Amino acid sequence: MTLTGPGRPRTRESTRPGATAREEILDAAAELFTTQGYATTSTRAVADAVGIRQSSLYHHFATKDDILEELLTGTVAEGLAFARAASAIGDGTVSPAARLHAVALFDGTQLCSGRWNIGVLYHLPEARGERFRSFLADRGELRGLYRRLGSAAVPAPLWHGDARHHGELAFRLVESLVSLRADGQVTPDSPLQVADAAMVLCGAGSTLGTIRADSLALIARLGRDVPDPVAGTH
Amino acid sequence: MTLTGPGRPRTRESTRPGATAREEILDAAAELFTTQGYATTSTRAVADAVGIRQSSLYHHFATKDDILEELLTGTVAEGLAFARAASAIGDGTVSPAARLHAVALFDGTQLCSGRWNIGVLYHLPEARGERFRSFLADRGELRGLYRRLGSAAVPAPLWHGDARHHGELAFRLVESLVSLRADGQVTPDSPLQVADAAMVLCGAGSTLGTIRADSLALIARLGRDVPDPVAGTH
DNA sequence: ATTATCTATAGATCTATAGATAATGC
DNA sequence: ATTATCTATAGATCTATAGATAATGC
Repeated sequence: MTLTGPGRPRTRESTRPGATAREEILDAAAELFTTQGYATTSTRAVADAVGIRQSSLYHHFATKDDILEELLTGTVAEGLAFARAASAIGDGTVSPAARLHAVALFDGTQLCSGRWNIGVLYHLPEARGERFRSFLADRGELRGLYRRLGSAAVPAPLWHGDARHHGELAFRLVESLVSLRADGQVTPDSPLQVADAAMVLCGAGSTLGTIRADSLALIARLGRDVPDPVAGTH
Repeated sequence: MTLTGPGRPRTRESTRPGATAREEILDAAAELFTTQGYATTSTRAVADAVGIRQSSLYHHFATKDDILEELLTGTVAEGLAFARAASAIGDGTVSPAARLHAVALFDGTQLCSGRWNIGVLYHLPEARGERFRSFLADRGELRGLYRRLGSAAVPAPLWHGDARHHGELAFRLVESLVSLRADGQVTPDSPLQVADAAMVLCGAGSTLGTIRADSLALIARLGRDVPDPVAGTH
């Protein structure tokens, strides 16, 4: 009984997640690009990982770059949408510190919870090219929102320099979850610890309990969810 | 007048730094690997950037991997040597906080001052391979020293979790100078700001003035030098 | 004899396209 | 007719090696 062949629909019984071939390709590409690098991963390797022929990829994506672009866009879209919502919500009772904590916690959770450590993709030199400008613009906007929230949250700079640097470093601290994960150093607590650390960096360490409670409330109010903070952390 | 050719010594008048061809190759490779990626940069591109033929590279390096290995080793060697020295110095008057600050400042200065943003190399998936285990071991040791100094410097954890996490995050914060630089966000102040931020992260924000002075003294005592902190930062 | 370069090329890729084929859906 | 697959391949690389050549140094 021939199961595959020209024109025959492929038996979709691979263990790889994804309802469609396109999604399976993205999952395989995410695995290979993050573990072996983009240029090092051939289209053949991606196809093999899905169980189709190399040329069949081109039915779903016009070029190899298009696969990377879709993965890159996916990494930042949800985090950016959340940061916009958390920044825009018009309620004087939500402190800038709680907003920043929520953004960091949500973002960090995204970076740690995916099947693959997709954040490594934006450390790839290839990702900095003009080809991916829309991804770069999104990431730049997200960074700007961290800086803005940081400025608002910091009572007075804790060291020499502009208060915006605090937001910048909070952004970088969250992104360092990517390297932490790459080095096998991430635990379920890590996103919360990093969000807390970001607040300490902004001089709000003494009111962490309140900020954390407000942050979790804001996340819920915006219809998002993060895993239950481990018992004992609040 | 033929200036180059088989056997003729190349006129060394390139603008690229390096007293020897080998050093010129390393400089060109550093530029190309950091800006375009490792796999994306062909040995021909490196050779062209130096002004020699592609095959002539193989007189100086046995394989392309050997070039990357030498660059990787170079990025961590000095920082590790300093961290060992700063950790080992037997003097009860040097606080763990000052040691950590000095390590962060020295390391951060190295990451920011090279001609190329060489730190991006250890975000490359290629660099995580078994092939580069000696580099990975050095970087792991450096990370361990940060953790150890962090534990000793932190009076009590500032958020839930092991005090070693503070050192870990200090390490990550320093490494984030690499991304900061890649995004064009580094100024001459950045290494000092990041070292200060690392101390805030360790709960030592209130004694920053003392720590900074002790840190600079320790750096001088170990025979190293960092650029003069900008006036007004202490 | 040794060193640093060159020319030429083997052999192994890699991306993307052309065109055939079979199942599905109108 | 459309969709998703296949086979086959063009054309462009890329790494590393073989072997020639000329300058230098003993």
